[in-house]
Amino acid sequence: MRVSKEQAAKNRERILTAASRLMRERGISGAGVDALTEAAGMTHGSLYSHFGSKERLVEEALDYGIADSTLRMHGAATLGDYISNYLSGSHRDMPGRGCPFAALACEMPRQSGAVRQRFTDGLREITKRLTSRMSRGLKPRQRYEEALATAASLVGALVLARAVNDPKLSDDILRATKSRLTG
Amino acid sequence: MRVSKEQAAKNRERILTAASRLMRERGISGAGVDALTEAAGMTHGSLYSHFGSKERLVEEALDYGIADSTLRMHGAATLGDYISNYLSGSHRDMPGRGCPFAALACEMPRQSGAVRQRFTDGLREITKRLTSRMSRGLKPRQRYEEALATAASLVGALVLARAVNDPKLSDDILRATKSRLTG
DNA sequence: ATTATCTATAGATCTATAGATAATGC
DNA sequence: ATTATCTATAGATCTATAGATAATGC
Repeated sequence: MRVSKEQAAKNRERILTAASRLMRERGISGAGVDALTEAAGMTHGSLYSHFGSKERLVEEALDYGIADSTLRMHGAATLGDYISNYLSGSHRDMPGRGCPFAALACEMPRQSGAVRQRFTDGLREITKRLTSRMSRGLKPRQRYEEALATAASLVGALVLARAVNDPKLSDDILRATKSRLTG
Repeated sequence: MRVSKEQAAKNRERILTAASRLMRERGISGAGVDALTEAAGMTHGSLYSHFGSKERLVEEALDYGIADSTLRMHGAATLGDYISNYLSGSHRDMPGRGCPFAALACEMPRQSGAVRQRFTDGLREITKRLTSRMSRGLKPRQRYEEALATAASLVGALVLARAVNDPKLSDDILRATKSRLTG
C-alpha cells in the first residue's frame, strides 16, 4: 500500500487543500477526520501518519488558507477592487475558497493556542497590508486604525450576509458595507 | 419524579436560559444535550419532554437571547452609548451574556431553516431600531444602509476581538471600530 | 529496512427513544 | 389518569491507536 515519496507528498498536499476548504465550509469542529481524508481520496489513517493529529492538520490548513487569502489581496490593483471583490455575492457563496478569517473567527475562542496564534499572526499580516493602502494623508496610527476598522467591517458583513436566510437582506448588507467603505 | 406545573415551567425556563448562554459560549454544535440540561440541574431526558429535540430548543433559545439583546439596545440612551457598550472589553469577555448575532453568525449557514429564520428576523428587528437612530439628515434608504453597515462593523469587530490571541490587538480592534463609528 | 496507507477497533461523546418512577391534579 | 423526570440504552459519529500490508528506496 505504500506509495512513492513524490506521491506521498502530493497526498499530503491534497489532504491540506481539502482540509483548508472543508474547514471553511463546515467549520473546524464540523469537518471530521473521515470527511477530511475522504475528500482527498484516502482513509483517515493517512491523516495521522502525515500530521499526527487533527489539531496539527488544522494548524497547517489554516496557514494554507491564510497564505492563499493574503496573496489574493496582494493581487488586487486597488483597495476598492479588493473591497468590491471581498463583498461580492460570489465570495459570499463560496466560503470554501474564501476568506478564512470570516469563515473561522467564531470558532477561534475554542481552539488551541497554536491555532489561535496562526489566526492572529495572519490577521496582523493582512492588517499591515491594508494599512499600507490607507490614505497617505493620515498619521501612521490613524492608518492602522482605519485598517483594523476596515477589516472588522469586511468580516462582519460577510459573516452576516452568509448567516441570514433572505437573499435580499444579504445583498443589502454587502452593498451597504461596500458603499460605506468605498463611497 | 414528577414536579408541579409551576416547577416544570421553571425548569423549562432554566433549560432555556442555560441553553441560550451555553450556545453563545461553546457554539450550537459545541453545546451538547447533556451539558445543556446539566447546566439547568437536570438530566438530558427532560430536554426531550420539554422541547422534543435539540433543534427546537435551539430555536427557542435563540429567540430568547435575541429578545434580551434587543432590549439592551432599547435601554441605551444614545447610539453612541450602545456602540461603546457593544465594543467594550466586558462584552468581549462575556460571550455567554452578549450579542447572539456575533456569537452564532458563523454557525448559521449550517443550521435548519427555522433557526436561520429566527436569526434573520432578529437581525432585521435590530436593524430597524438602528435605522431609527441614524442621522435625521439622511434619506430613509441611506439611513437603512448606515444601520446595516454599522451592524456589520459591530459584529465583525466583536468576532475578531474574541478570535485573536493578543489582548493588545484585540483592544485595538475594538477601539479602532469605536472611533470609526462614533468619532 | 523503511514507511505510506489501510483495516479494525477502542473509547468518548452525541442525539434520541423507550420504559420505569412517582408526584401532580383532576 | 396524566406527565415531568430519570435511567438505560441504541445507533451514529468522532478522534486516535495498533497492527497488517505492500511498495519504495537504500
